[in-house]
Amino acid sequence: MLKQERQAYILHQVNLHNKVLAVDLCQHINVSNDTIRRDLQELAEKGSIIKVHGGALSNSFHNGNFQPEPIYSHAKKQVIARKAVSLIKDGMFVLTGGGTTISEMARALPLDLTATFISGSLTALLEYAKHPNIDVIAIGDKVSKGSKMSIGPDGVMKVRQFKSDLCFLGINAIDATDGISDNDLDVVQMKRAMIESSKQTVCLTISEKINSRQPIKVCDLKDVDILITELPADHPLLKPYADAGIILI
Amino acid sequence: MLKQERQAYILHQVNLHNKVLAVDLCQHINVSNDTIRRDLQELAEKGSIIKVHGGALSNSFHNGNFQPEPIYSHAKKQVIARKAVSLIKDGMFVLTGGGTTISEMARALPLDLTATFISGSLTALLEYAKHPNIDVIAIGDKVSKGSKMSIGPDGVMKVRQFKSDLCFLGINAIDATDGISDNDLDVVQMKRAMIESSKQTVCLTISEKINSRQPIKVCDLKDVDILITELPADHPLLKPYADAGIILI
DNA sequence: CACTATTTTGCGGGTTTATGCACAATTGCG
DNA sequence: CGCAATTGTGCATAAACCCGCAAAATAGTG
Repeated sequence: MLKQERQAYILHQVNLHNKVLAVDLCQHINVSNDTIRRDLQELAEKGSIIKVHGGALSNSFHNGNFQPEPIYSHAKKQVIARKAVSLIKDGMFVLTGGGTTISEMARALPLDLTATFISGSLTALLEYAKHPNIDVIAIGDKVSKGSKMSIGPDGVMKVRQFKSDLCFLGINAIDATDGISDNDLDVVQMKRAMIESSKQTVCLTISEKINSRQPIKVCDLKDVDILITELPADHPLLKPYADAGIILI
Repeated sequence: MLKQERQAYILHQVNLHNKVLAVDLCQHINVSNDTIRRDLQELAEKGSIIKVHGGALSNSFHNGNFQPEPIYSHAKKQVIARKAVSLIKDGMFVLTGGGTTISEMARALPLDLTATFISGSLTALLEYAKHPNIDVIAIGDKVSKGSKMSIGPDGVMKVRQFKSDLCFLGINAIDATDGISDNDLDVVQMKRAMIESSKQTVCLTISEKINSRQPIKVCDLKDVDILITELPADHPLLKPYADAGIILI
């Protein structure tokens, strides 16, 4: 990995999360502590970031124009994202839906990961496209205004052409008896196609959506292999899903 | 292998992967390290790439990806965008490429316009999706890191399925004798398909790209119906293009 | 075709850069 | 205060860079 590339990534991370820990970075980028420290130093000298003990802070507060992207439950979604990326190995084909949780996962992908990501979500695709080493495949069709995703028969057909290793879906509602449900028919059809085209299905959701229902059913619990929330796997709220045979992370 | 050929290949690689390592290149092309380094140096002097220790980076990588720098020549592009939207009428099917100029056009669309926009550019699609009344169709395929567009045979095939009224292309180089040219083979193929699938082709560019050339030819001047720059239509710089039968706006 | 001029390429040096490691000094938190 | 984490410094090493030069390829010319 080139030095400039690395520093650009660091800058990106800092501006994204407002702060960054040196240890996190050197684990993520897979270089020595010293290198990271030197990078932070250089960036700080150029005024791009503000270096502090143990890491660095964004300077965008002082520069003027900054608006913290108000992602709902951002911290929780970062926890979920970190758990999710641990499932992805080099060389995998990964189908994903959209939503803020998926975007968060995209940002948390280790820089040296080499895999192929397939999605119809414009926002997710843009995040994937920023990653230096992964291949990105866009699913095309009519774009839904609300979800910013390609949805329709053409996209569904395209999804079916792939047989991916993993499928990550941000879900809106999960219930022990009714399974996964959602409120947009077109999105649901896309999700169903993705589930069918993958060896394993991973559902991501913040815990407040646990035990809730939406009008349209996506799939049964038995179709879900792994469920990731921000809670520890042994949390009592999740017990019914463990009993249903789902792996909790 | 010819020097020119080699440099075109390098440029392609850089734009495709956003970066390139000198070692990789000299192994792949089978020339000495020094030759590659000299090539990179020349390309860097021309401003086509950014040279760094160990290889080179795409300049779009630097400009567009991590640091959301202000759009280059933003004011000019807004002028161009205003002119461009005046061509679009209710009910039209419009094919567009990507780039900052196209995104600017997307933002300039009147709110009551009802039309259908088709594109492979993720950033352009996102802008279109914000509009309340237009239909948006995404072209899917492998996503190019540099241009953030879907490019490849699948996308080209999809484009050919449409017969649109207008095609808007942001262009990188136009010359009175050599026509339109660009530096990324895959993007060029996509642009060609779009031109063929449209009744009228509209090229958008800031005036500083007038009378410049890039390695790969997109099309002849005769394939262009309308050329939009920020200059008035009767500006002397544009005269050769008016003489070639192009409508200037 | 022979001959020259120019460009391009590869190679051998000495120099610079990038990175990791060791170790001591410093920081900051409980 | 004690202790672990973080930092600064010096050093080693491998890789990448610069420079000049000569061989090879290319182009031009009478």
